[in-house]
Amino acid sequence: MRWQELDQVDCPISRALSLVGDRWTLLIVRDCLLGVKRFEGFQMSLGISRTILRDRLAHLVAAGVLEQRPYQDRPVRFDYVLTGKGRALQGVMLMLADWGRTAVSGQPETQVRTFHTSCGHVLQPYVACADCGEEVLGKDLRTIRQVAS
Amino acid sequence: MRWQELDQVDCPISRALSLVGDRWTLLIVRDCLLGVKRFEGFQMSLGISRTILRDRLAHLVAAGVLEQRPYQDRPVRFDYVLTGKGRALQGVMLMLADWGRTAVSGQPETQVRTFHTSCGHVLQPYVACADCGEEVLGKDLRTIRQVAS
DNA sequence: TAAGTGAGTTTAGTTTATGGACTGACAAAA
DNA sequence: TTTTGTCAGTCCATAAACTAAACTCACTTA
Repeated sequence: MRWQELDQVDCPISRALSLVGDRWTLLIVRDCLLGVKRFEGFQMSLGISRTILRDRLAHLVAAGVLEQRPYQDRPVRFDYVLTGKGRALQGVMLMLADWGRTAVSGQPETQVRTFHTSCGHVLQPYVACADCGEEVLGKDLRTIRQVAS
Repeated sequence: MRWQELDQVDCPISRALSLVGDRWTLLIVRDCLLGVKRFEGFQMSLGISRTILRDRLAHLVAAGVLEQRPYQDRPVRFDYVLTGKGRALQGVMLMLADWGRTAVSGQPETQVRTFHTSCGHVLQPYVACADCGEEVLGKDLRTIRQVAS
């Protein structure tokens, strides 16, 4: 299967990854969440090649994850900012960062910390269920594919 | 920057993505969470080319996300199963699936559903703070890089 | 003996990514 | 007014990654 066909697959993870599952896209989203807005900002932060950056930004805009906001004319220059759809990736990023902090070994401990300002602690995120409010554990999940009737 | 250098960057998201941020790896993890264990199983489920599958499985084993469990000798054949570190990706996958379900448009609604069996509802996951138990909202986060003293 | 299975490996061709130089429209400094 | 700088690209040649299909090897089952 080609990567581009992934959005056709009936699985929410496949569809998500068809938009943000390639090598640099989630790092661009991370930078956006931290306030980076401009082409040169992403390029310096990531060290990515300019061709790829152009391509990824265009894809994210086309997918509705980022939007372009002109900040000058002559020549037209854009800020790239997250849409609601883009900001909705925050939860994914928090869980991913948590995994990277605890599970990836062999490197000195990261100095990056995220604080939950409303309670004052360093954030330790977990996934909870909107219906019962309990932490979601693997043993309590059952995933099914409903067959069309 | 080369992709391989990403694990050197002092950022938990970079480190996480240096292990699971390429085009097929998270789909392999998804299949593992759903019970797929063998080479042919992944290959058929994903339609991935066999060369890449070999490479990705070897990387995941080397990174300690999967482990090999022999299920026969002559010839030796392995099941690939998630380690604790691999199972710890469940939260990332749940948030990613939720985003894929709600944010990726242009396709018919997915028929895949995950139930939270302990409360009986279709799972709607959110990220909560382990200290205060409240839902984590973007406006309540502050991320800093501590400077070495 | 013949066919099948599971997990790869090999090969050849295609696609993507990389780093560096280059462009174009301006702004600010000398 | 010439020079330097900035920002957001584009172009190009090389390098790396990916794909599909065929092939191998050690068995097992009919």
